[in-house]
Amino acid sequence: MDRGWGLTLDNSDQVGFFGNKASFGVNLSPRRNSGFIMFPRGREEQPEHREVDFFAVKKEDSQAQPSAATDFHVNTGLQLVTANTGSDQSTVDDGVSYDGEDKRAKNELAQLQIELERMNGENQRLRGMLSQVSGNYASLQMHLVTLMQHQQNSTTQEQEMDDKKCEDERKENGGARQFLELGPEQSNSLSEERTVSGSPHQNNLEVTRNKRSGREESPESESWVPGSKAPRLNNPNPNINTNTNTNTNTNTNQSIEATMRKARVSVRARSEAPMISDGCQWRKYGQKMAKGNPCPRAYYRCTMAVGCPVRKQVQRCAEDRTILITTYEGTHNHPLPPAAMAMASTTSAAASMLLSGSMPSADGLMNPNFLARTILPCSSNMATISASAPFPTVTLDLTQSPNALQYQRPPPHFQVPFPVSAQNFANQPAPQVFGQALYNQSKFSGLQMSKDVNELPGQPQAQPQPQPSFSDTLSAATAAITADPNFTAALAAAISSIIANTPNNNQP
DNA sequence: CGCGTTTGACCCGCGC
DNA sequence: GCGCGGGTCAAACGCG
Ligand SMILES: [Zn+2]
Repeated sequence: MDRGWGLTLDNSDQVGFFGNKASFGVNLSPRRNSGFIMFPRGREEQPEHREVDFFAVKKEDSQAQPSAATDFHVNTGLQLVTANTGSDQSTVDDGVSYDGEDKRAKNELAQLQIELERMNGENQRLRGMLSQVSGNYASLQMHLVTLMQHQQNSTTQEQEMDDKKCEDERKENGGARQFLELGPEQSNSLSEERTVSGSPHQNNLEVTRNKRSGREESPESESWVPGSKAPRLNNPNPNINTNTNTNTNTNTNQSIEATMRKARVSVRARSEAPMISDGCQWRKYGQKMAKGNPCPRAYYRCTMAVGCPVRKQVQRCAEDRTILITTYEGTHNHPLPPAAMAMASTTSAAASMLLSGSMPSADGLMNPNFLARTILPCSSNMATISASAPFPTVTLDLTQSPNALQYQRPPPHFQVPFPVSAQNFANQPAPQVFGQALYNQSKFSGLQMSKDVNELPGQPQAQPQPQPSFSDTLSAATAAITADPNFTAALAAAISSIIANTPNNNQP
């Protein structure tokens, strides 16, 4: 019911995505955009549609999308749309007599239309792929960063954090993996990985896990992946296992999950709609008045699969009620429609990243600082990591002014050229929102993390603030990575599609 | 009648 | 131990 919600950016990013800066200019008029973005669903307006698509085609063609390009020429053959196009066309220009010319024109038109259709299909497919890829990319990137940090850590604090590191690593691996294959199968790979790299210490994770596991965590995680997760079900009581048995798949798995669940990713976006549509199905299970906020906070859980642990909180910003804050927690345990894919991968990627950073910090490491410093260079206000509070949180802020960094930065390989149509998207019925949502994305080109942790209160200061030169180097490298526009782009893309998604559009 | 939302009760962790 | 706040449960309710 609620998925149809107002704030939807569409995957238009895809187009932009493949395209380089250049391609961009083409599509720009905001309204148009929205139309074109939605080709899959919005068939109301044929003409616009056409136009838009054309653009899209062009773009893609010109751009580096090999497959698309190749395909492009083939077009004529398809006749799927014939009826549609034909009728449409005829209506449009019919009145005239049947001259040869006319006919010819008609034919051409039809052809074009067909082509167009094809392109649409292609586009869609590409879009799906894109979102996936971007998601993967993001996750990988995160993983990499994590690893680097990890390395740094090890250099800095060798023995102290051994266990933690191991855990981290494993965790990260798991996380990355998860993104790559959001499906149920992940469990397998995860466990494998774990076994391989497995180290005996996981205490920290377990502890955290245990903390909350009491009532919801364990049952939830058990039901997590109904089908393939069988092994896990073997343990009636996860807690016990966790504590005593270190190497069990179950264990690790759960710890990972737990950890992942702990991390949160919140997205701030302007929307008058009560909820942004992210491609998932949500069911409201609670609502509460938050203390500092006149607006209630709503709790949703993912209902796309039975045991899916993903939850989200939706709350309006107290100061600016046009800002909607959506906080995601957990990782989906089921395959997602392309539309939802981006969001899922992004959030989980962000979460994993966060965890990799904050986890150690939670354990007494300083990573947050590191991260903060690292990413700041390329910062605009896009993402903020906060390790404060009960759970680490990444905040993606889509509300800022659209001064996209993208402009400042030369587009290296492939940047996310979001059409920047600066309109505030607000209460517009579905379709248009897309274009506008994109505007938000533009600001996504920067990734900033700030640690707003004043400092963790009882933190054992194992780690010296000043980092060794080596680590500095590393951090620089990491910074580079993180700052890498590509990464940012990927993230941005992912996020955009996240918010984007169309309620009605899921295609295989 | 099934399904999703509402809403007060309840649980749990945390700080005093 | 108590109160508070965040989060969840689940019965009641409303809607298609
Ligand atoms: Zn889910």
